[in-house]
Amino acid sequence: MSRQRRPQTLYRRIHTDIENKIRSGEWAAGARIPVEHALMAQYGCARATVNKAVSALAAAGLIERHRRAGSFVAQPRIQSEVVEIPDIQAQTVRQGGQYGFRLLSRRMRNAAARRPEELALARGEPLLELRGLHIVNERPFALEERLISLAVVPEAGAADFHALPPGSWLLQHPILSKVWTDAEHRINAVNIEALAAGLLEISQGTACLAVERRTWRGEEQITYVRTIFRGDAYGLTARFKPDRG
Amino acid sequence: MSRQRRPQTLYRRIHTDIENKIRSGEWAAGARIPVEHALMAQYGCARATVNKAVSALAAAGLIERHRRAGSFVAQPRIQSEVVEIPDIQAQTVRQGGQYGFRLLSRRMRNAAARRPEELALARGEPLLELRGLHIVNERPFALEERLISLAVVPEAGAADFHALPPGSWLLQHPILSKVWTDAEHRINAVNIEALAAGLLEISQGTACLAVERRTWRGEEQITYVRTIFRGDAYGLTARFKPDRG
DNA sequence: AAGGATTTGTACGTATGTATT
DNA sequence: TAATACATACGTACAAATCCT
Repeated sequence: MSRQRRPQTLYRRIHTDIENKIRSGEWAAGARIPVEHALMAQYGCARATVNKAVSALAAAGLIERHRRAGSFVAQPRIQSEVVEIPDIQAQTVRQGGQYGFRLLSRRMRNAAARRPEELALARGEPLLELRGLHIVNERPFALEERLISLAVVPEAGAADFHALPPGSWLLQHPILSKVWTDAEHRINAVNIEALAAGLLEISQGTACLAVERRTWRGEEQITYVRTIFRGDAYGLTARFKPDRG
Repeated sequence: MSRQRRPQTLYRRIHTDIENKIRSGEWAAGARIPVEHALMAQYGCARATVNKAVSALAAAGLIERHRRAGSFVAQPRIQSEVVEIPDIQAQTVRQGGQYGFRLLSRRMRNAAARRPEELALARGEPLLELRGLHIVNERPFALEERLISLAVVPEAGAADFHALPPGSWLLQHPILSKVWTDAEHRINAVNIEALAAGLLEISQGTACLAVERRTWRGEEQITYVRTIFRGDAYGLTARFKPDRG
């Protein structure tokens, strides 16, 4: 054999060789990738090995494969990005900061018909409404409003949210951390109103990030959360590599 | 054989069976997944088939695999989300809207040492600075400031950005759409200042989403873009399913 | 500390099915 | 219809990592 050293596994080498050709632009979008038999010959390996490498690229969205037609470099799509929206408590503690949560209010009531986000959550059924303040290094950091459907998560009615913020409680709950099947985030900029400004100790009208999160289990909505981050102290960041599909 | 109809392929059936057990909570985080030989026996198939299904789950981050130790359900991580940050022009046209771009200014200059985002882009080397307005349905929609390193992308010096917004130009350029290897987004809320407010036709101080984007090719930074979206007209949305890893 | 057992990782070669041209 | 190229699956083999004795 001619190979003295194998820097990685064979299928991974094929994978990265092709990926590099695509990312460098040598193989442009729409270009045809050599057929599996050609790659077999080129690398002197079995077809299963080639197939594993190329199928992985297809699963990652870098190429498209069609029977009989062949494999082609996919069109790039810049739109899809990964944004980290961290758990505030975990993030703070990891960075050596002090974290606190102050429960501002907690009440049970029925969903109001005139507010669409509540109606979707529970058509007239009981809701748990929570409001609280995330505190980082003894300064207010974010304001959270949460609605939990008691029809779906009756256990929440008995939980003590003074010690643990509801987000962490939901995450740590052995069953509940897995009940959701779909989620949606909406990110907006808002001028903060007087009341919330007072709680966050910033001046009225300051631009803040509002992150809304909804979760579902199947067709049933479980929670609605709206978190308003102090605009001067928080931004979302994402680092990523080009994706295709 | 007992199977009359095969709803999908075998490895996909194994894949979804396991995924359902995890997502339903029947197999909690940390739980051990049956070893491959057990799954072989259970499904009456070869190890390669089991391996393909379980390896795909590992690649997707739902489970972790370790030689000799076994395969385990991964801890859920809520932090990682997918946010669509669409190309404004493509998005607008797809929805049947009218799109326009107005170039406000364009000049070449050297990077200023006192502005860190410029210095990282080109240490004293020439930059192309562009400012422009995205217009949707004849109303201003977003304000864009862009810096392009002419050392990395000399072709940009000759391009006509009156017809095509620079973002689309970069995307459509056959070579340039593939040169970047890394990118970063930063999303903040800002109170818009007077000058920009006038261009966007909103009142000064309105909360707007500011999306900063940096792209690199290896160690070299290629572009820095800051887009300020009219706060009342734009929000980011993401829909996703639980992820693990 | 050494060695055997277990479990996943990679790869081979073969076979057959399926979608598309 | 026939040929092509990918899709799935089988059974085998050996390697690598790790756990247990």
